[in-house]
Amino acid sequence: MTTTSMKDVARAAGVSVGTVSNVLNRPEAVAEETRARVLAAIAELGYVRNDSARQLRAGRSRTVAIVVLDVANPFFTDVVRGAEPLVESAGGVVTVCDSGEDVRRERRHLELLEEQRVLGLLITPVDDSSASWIERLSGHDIPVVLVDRGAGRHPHCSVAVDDVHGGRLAARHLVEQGHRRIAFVGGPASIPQVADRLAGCREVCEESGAELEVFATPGLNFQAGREAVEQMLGREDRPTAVFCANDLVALGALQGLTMHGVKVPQECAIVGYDDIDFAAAAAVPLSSVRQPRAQLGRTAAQLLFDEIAEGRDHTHRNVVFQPELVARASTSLEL
Amino acid sequence: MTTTSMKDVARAAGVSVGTVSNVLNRPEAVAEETRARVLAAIAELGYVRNDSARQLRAGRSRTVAIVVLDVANPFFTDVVRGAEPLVESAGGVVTVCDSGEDVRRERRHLELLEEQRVLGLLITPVDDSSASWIERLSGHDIPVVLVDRGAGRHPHCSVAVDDVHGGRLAARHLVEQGHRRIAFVGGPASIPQVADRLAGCREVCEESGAELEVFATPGLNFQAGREAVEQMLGREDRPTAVFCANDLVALGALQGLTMHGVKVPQECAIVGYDDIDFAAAAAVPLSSVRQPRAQLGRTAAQLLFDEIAEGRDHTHRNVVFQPELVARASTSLEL
DNA sequence: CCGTGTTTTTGAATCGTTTCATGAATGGAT
DNA sequence: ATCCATTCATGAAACGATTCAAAAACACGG
Repeated sequence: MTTTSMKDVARAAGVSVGTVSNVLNRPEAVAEETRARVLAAIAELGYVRNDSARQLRAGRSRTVAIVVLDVANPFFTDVVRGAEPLVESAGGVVTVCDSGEDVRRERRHLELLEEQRVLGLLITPVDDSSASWIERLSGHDIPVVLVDRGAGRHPHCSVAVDDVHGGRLAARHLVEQGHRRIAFVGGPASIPQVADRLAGCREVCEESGAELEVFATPGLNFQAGREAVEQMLGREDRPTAVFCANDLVALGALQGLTMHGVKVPQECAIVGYDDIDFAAAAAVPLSSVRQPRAQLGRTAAQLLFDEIAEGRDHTHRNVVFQPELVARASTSLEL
Repeated sequence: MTTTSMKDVARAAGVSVGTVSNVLNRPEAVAEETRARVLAAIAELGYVRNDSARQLRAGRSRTVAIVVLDVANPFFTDVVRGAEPLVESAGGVVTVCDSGEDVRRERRHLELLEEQRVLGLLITPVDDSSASWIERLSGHDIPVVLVDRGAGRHPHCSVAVDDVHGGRLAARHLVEQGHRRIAFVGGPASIPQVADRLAGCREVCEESGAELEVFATPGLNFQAGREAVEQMLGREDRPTAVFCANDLVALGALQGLTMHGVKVPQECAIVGYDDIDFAAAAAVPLSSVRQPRAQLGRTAAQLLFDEIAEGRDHTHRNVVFQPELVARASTSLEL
């Protein structure tokens, strides 16, 4: 069964292929009666447009790609959900690619996406080593918007949250609760978000004279959090509070601590980052630094379409949101 | 800057387009020296293959689509992760589509995927109303494998877990713990997985004379679980145990109960379904019915490629896995 | 230097759309 | 009847890669 093409439809309806194309793309330009005949033929033959041919002719696809660090992290799924409506209402399609915090995977995705001539790219880069690849895409007329990451000196639009400030908020909160020995859990340090959050935290600790100890993890997931806190168990001078680079790590830490009988927050407080839905829902509700996840996605998509619309004379915009601390039971008995 | 094509590369390297194509696709068939010259030209011009053109010629894309009910549900991300390695090692690419338990969204995805002439489709259908659409795809030579869902009388391969049995396991466990009033939380009932799990549960309850009350929810997420248990709070004859249609619902239920001071498992036990990583990690570790998530994905991909390889004379296979109960603290003080 | 066999390269045909300059048909208005 | 304006339909030329039969280049023994 060889797939049926426009030519077959045209023959069946007794018109030319041009007309079939018109029925599909500018129905108002085709006479009522002809249109009906063509539509009937389409239904009859079960004809389905061939998108490759369409794209080849158009020169671009209608796909907007989002490359994220971890699809299993609710933070990113929320960002994606924020971006989707706008893209779809513009007639586009969203495709999500998971780099898994791995530069090689990220690069493979970028290669493929370039071959596919995607309409645009929203990306949270793994680290700075991707910069040249990303620039290659935008050099080839594929607009790129950096997500959850300031553009810095890079020539792109970006939406980001002030992570240094977020780090400050978390640390300040802990200090205000009287903590003098604080642990930072997260990594790898090559991830800019991790570095920034730590920087903000360190700043506050130094100002206030609190002690800061860093537990580097190989990734930002549940497992990592649990393993990290196990390292600090049983120590005499164990930190009295933990600031985790994201909520998955924090939930892991929470789990690790409770499993070993350490009471949260009485014996050890925890602050997370992202304020994913699970955070409020943990059995010890988690204090966390909230980012406007959906809005991040929405704005990113908006910037992308602006750039597409403005074309040549577009000037890049860098939007920065401010994070906000949400205090819950994991840092204070009163909550 | 108009994109550079093979023709440009050919001109720059002083060869024909056929040769350029060969360098890319069968390098061994091109003389050493020529190949070097062509590769140099490619690098020089920053040439990137046009995938649309490739696909048009090939007649199919290299994309395997996975349509899931909810990308934010770790169950599905694990299934996807299970399928990815196999697909990628076969030179394919995975694209994930989220139907969000919504038939209309699902249908839109199917239309698009058919236009894209995807290599194959792995899908967890929202409900039975999609059957005819799915059959249309496979009628158009796009192999389809049903995931987490028996094929029944439908002409497809499938990988599934025996959900009725899973329901039985959960209910039996609760009954063995001495519970006589059990609540089932989940919905909508049109989702086959929900219906099956309930059926198994009901069966055991009837056998053992336990009372069963059903709390239907509009979806299978966190929110739904929390809201559902709130309905049953404050009742005199409140059920002493809850079986939730999946772990997200169960975590919501757990949250709802603890928030209202109901002790789990002392005052109310909970069993979930899927055994996602968060389940073990909840502050009251959740008993759950485990499904081999990654293996589900892996097997589905395997079946898909088998079908592609075998072509015409392929007979559909339906693989059914058995679920397994993992008992944790949410159903027993001893754990 | 020829014939034979092998390795390379060529270039035209093809995939299925969209686009657009032309042409045909229709309907008034004069 | 004639002319003009509209409204519709046509068909050939792209788009950029792959394929494959045929041509060209080369190697080598006699």
